[in-house]
Amino acid sequence: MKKVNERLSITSDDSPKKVYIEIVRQLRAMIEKDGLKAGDKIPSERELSERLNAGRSSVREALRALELLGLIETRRGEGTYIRDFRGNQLVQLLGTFILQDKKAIADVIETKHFVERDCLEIALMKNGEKEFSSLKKWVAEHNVDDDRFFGKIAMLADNHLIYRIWQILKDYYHSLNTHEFQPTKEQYLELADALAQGNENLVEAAYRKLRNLSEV
Amino acid sequence: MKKVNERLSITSDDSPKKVYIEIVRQLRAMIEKDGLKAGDKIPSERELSERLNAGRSSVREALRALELLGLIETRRGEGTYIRDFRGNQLVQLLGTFILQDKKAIADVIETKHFVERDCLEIALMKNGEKEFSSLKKWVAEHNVDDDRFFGKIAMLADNHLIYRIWQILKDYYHSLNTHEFQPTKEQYLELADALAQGNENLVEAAYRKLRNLSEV
DNA sequence: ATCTCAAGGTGGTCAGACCACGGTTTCTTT
DNA sequence: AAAGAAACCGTGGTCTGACCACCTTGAGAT
Repeated sequence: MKKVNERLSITSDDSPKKVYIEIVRQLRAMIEKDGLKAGDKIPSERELSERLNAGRSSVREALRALELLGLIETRRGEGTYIRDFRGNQLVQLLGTFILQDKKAIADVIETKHFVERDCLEIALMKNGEKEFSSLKKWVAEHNVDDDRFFGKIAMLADNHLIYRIWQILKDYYHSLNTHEFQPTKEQYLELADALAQGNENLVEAAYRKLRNLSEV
Repeated sequence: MKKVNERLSITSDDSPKKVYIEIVRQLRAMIEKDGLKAGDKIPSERELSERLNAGRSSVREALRALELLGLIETRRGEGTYIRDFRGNQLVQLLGTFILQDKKAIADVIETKHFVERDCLEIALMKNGEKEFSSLKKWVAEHNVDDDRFFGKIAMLADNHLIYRIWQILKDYYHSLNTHEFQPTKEQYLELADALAQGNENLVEAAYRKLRNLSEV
């Protein structure tokens, strides 16, 4: 005789969330609380079902979703484990799945451009001639590509969040096959130089040039 | 008497994929083949279960996963629909999982500001006096708050991806208890007016004022 | 000490049963 | 005839119980 009330589905403060969504939250809380790390095992489906007072199917819906996202890994006969999620395959899945129409592609490109410009601006704001001189030197001495260069810029911007966003956008972008020409080393240098000079307009211009943008 | 063989689970040419994964693929193929677009309805769970020769629970596992990814949307009593948010929710989830270090607050605020500014700029770029006059009118006639106003701006920017990103940042922001003063209606009006005038510098200034930003 | 194999735990899947909700149809009531 | 109310049906939401396949473990046989 279980209490039929006070199940997860009823917890609604206001929003009648689906059980599996609530389970995802609980799972997240549980992971945080217990300090579970990549590779650690999480409770079995049946145990979760009991502890969270939900049906096993609902637990599975949550777990399967997290699995498709690449956040956990399940091995039959063994159990479910937290995964070292970084980057990974969901991007690819999304790419093949949804990024098919041109509007979406355009959105990705546009957003990426703006975020990159933001990173440049933030980096400019938070750094001085010294750091950018190092950057120039680094560009001159290494093989730079887009990823590496803007990776460094994002670092200089010292904003973890926007860095993550940029990475995701970058991954999206790479999953499109619309790779255009790579900027030349000279263009990177010019951009780094503009940063070193601390001139925002120069930076903007150099970035546009590097991205072959014409519009304002 | 159904044939127990040749179910989806047995189709393994080489890899013993899970049924729900196979269903995701089938679904993707189905969408592509039938040329389904955002907003279109996909077959019911029961029908899919039959057509794909799989249990309804497996179908649901696949659908729930896609839902968490933001690729589809389900409405009880109605059906399941293809969604046009690309990018999206995955970012949210990743963020929720990754952004657990508390000191990221400043990053959230900073990033939100920049993204909002981007939205303003994109909106400015893609719209004319007409649209912004409507916006002004709307602001004047309704109770505006931050969410609603920038929601509209993001819409005008016509970029679902950056809109999603903004929503996420907004949610983060709200989850911090650092709620500062709300802008006044006049400030929103001023911003809308600057947009209507098509003057980027004015827009920037109005936004800074609204956000009480001093720098730069 | 080593090997064998049965037992138990775990994920994988399915079928069936309800419920809640939205839309449609049909039947009242006015 | 028009407007409102009730029944009906399809849909997602959830739970339960039943198997299956696989892995780990440990008791017993060697």
